[in-house]
Amino acid sequence: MSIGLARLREEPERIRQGAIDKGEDPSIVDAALSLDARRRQLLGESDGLKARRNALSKQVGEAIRGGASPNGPEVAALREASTEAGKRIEALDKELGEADAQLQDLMLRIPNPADPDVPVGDETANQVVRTWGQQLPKEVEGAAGTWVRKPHWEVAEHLRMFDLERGAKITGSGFPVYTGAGSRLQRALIDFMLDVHTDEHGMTEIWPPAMVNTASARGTGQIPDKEDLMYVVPRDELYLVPTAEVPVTNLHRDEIFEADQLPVRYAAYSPCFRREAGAAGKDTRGILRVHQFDKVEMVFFEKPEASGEALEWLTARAEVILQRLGLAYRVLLMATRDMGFVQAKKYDLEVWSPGVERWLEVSSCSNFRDYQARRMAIRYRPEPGAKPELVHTLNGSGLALARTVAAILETYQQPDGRLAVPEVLRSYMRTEFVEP
RNA sequence: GGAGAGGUCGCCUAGUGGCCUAGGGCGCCGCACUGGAAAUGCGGUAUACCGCAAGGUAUCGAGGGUUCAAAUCCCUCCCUCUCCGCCA
Repeated sequence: MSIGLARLREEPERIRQGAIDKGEDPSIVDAALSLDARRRQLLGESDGLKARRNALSKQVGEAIRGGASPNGPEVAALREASTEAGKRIEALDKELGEADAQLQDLMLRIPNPADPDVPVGDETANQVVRTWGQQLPKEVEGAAGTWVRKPHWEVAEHLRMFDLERGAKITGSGFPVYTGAGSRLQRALIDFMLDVHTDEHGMTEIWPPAMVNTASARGTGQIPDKEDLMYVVPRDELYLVPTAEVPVTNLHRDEIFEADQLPVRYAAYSPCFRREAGAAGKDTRGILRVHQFDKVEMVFFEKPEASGEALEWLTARAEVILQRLGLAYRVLLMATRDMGFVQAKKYDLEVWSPGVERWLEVSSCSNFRDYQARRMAIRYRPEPGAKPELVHTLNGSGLALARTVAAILETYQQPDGRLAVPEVLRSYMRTEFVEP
């Protein structure tokens, strides 16, 4: 249940087109519609029989209380009728259960249709919405000749800020060990980001568990489809979180907000664990693609009419962090086939990293509208006493650390080998330069 | 991990097979009384699904079983509390 049966019935054309735009199979929509009709028919029959059985059982009780012999013919006839209804109910319910399961499976495979203002197409249709800052060159001509910026792993090695070899020894490749100033930089960034989001942006800070149970993993949609991306602890049936989105969004699973509680806006730090199955060989150098990294995530619960604007605000909050860090970046509006299955609209923030001369994705800000909320039954009452409606959920990184660190190292390295500390981090780092 | 006690409507609680269509209290909402309020009285106060509607079905931590009939009996699991053990 993600798109919702009501919406499926009301606007099948839009759902079908949404699937096509995202490169998914639209025939699932028709299969779901016919299965839904069948399900409703079965449900009607079953419910009618259950009403009859309930009435008959009640009559048994009344007859016995009225003086009929519990083993007499009158009671026996009622019993028999009830048993018979029970048998048909059992058969119908079995069929109904199968139809339900199939329908649910189909519903999970219908993507969330993108918002109307999202460009249709693959990644080549992504739009650069805006850019900020100066895109520094790798090579700089100076009085002392040409200075070439180093990639972040060389900067880090020189300044002993992280140790990938030992990380590989103690855990495996893709598990960086941050050392000395590198470790302090992690703390500084986490602290800085949380401080801005809480003190200035009014978000509530959350420090969530780093593992979640099966129900939570299912809630945000990590299972069944993305199970291979997560580390699993089978003995205890737990999953290491791939993002704080999972525990934080699940905070309000099966809950109903009062209208005046919304919006609820959280900022959460968590370590993030990703198997990145099948990605071996790509970005093997440095910390651009790792199995464990740190991230401050923003998670919003909004009234439906406010979610569009909330996405713009959310994205701007992530931009604030990049601007204060003095890192050049661009904002991309993701096209339908590059935005993911569950998002209605998504912006990616990419930071410029002059050492590797690449734009690095450090944030992904999405509006899920009611798609996620439906799966997790997160609702609110528009008016006191009114019928609950689904909230809209949004989330975005603010920011992911590893790549931000890479960009800082490559942007702030000095020709003399030192690293200038971005001004906003100096009080946290308690120094202006990191020296060898 | 071991032993014991528990999990019922927003909160507290009654309920050991059919009079449970889950009762009562608190809280909340509405109405009456009032100059206004308090107190009091009356009524209303879960969610999902099906149905044009009338209405029906399901849910008493979760799942399964027994029965014509389960909050109630049986089994498995989860969670909370107390004590013990272990432990940053």
